[in-house]
Amino acid sequence: MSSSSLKGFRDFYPEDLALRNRIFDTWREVARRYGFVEYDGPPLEPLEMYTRKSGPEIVEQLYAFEDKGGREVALRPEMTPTFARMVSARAPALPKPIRWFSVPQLFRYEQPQKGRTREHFQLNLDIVGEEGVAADAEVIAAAVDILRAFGLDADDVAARISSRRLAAGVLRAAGVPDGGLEDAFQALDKAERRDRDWVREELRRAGADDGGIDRILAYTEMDLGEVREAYASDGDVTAAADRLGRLFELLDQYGLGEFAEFDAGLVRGLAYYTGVVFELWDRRGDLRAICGGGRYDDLLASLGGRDLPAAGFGMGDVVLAELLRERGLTGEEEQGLDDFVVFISDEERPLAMRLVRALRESGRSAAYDLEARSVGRQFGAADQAGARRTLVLGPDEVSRGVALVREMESGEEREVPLEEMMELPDGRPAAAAEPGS
RNA sequence: GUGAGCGUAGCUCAGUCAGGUUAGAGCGCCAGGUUGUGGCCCUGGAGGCCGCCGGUUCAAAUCCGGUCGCUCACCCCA
Repeated sequence: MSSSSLKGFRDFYPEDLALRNRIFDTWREVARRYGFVEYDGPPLEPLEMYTRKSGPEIVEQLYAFEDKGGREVALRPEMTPTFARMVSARAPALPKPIRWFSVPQLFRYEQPQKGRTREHFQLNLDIVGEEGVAADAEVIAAAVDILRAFGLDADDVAARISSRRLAAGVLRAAGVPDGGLEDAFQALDKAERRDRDWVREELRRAGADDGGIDRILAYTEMDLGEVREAYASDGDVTAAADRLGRLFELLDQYGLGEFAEFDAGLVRGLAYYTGVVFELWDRRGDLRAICGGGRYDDLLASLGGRDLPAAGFGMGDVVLAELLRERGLTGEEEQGLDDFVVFISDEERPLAMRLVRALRESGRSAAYDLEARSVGRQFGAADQAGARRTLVLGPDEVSRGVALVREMESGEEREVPLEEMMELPDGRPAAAAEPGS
């Protein structure tokens, strides 16, 4: 009670860190399986890197300050600008497409609540240099396969998919000028949380006429086939719908078709998306999106980097961990010991320590009771430590050159020659090795 | 920034409405019962500025005011 972590920042106790590590391991493993390589950058960047493109409202949520050299700096709130810089610097020399991922810790100064903290870890996975729809499918498939790797299936989660190009075509057809597109996207993004009148008013402000507003709202309820029908004569919409249709075909071929759903209302709040956008959602419960991403073909250039097409996503650890906990998929983390060495009297202590050392040298996790308490206490300590085996050394055993090995779960016991266990990987008996050699 | 709920042991919580001996329980921790065998059981122990400050009162965990913190929701969400 004397102190706690800063608001919105987390202490990771061993059981928490075990889950976090499992999440990281799974992220990295699936990314590796997809052929992505990991990179990282500085957690502290020039403030200007975020203000230039993001606007002043983001600055309010930044951890920003002046460093001792008078530089305006900020803890990174997102990885994309760093990624843009790094990938642009090497892009000319890298084989395309570039498949990179990272697991940065990101920081945002905002009110913590369920699923939101002031720091979190986020898997960022991107493909750069490939504008085809296959790259869109590849990143979505990777995101879905990550959730599958945690034991979630299509009954648990869904990938909601849409296209900004498709939505832009519908908005233009409704009278929204290019200058009003971004406002209209924002209105659609908030449509689920706001009432109809608010959305209508925002769309009107963005430039849509009355009939157009009705058509936009109708569009958000349509499936892809209905969109095609309603906009059959519109070349832009049809082209975007074709590409989306192709994306769903590809996801089907990945074997992930049952995860994929078209959601016309989805546009994502971020301004920089240019094509496909998607989010992964828990089908039950009221969690926030687990993951969000899409195609951002103009972003790298607009951040001052190379003009390269790109698609990717971010997946945070906070909502994901909540989901895994809810579903009981946090797993039994391997925290226990392999071996606990019990010695009956002080006579056996030196040998016990040599045995512990030999076990450790061989790669097993091993411990003994530092306090040399009663045998009963030592077994208790073995139990608490989660030991799978207990190796007992007493006068009897030592005189016969064996240890009594007890399997803790079954209680089964057998004698094992000490030489067998004290043989080092190189074949040299540990018993012959001098301490410290 | 706005609103609501909640702050008592390491954890989960009773006790607060109706102020009154030394503030409790379960779990966990330590020790003993048990110096050749863990889990179960029994016994004992450690561990509390009852969030903090002030007020009312003979007396405050309890009532009042303020304040800080946490949680959830709104706002926002790269």
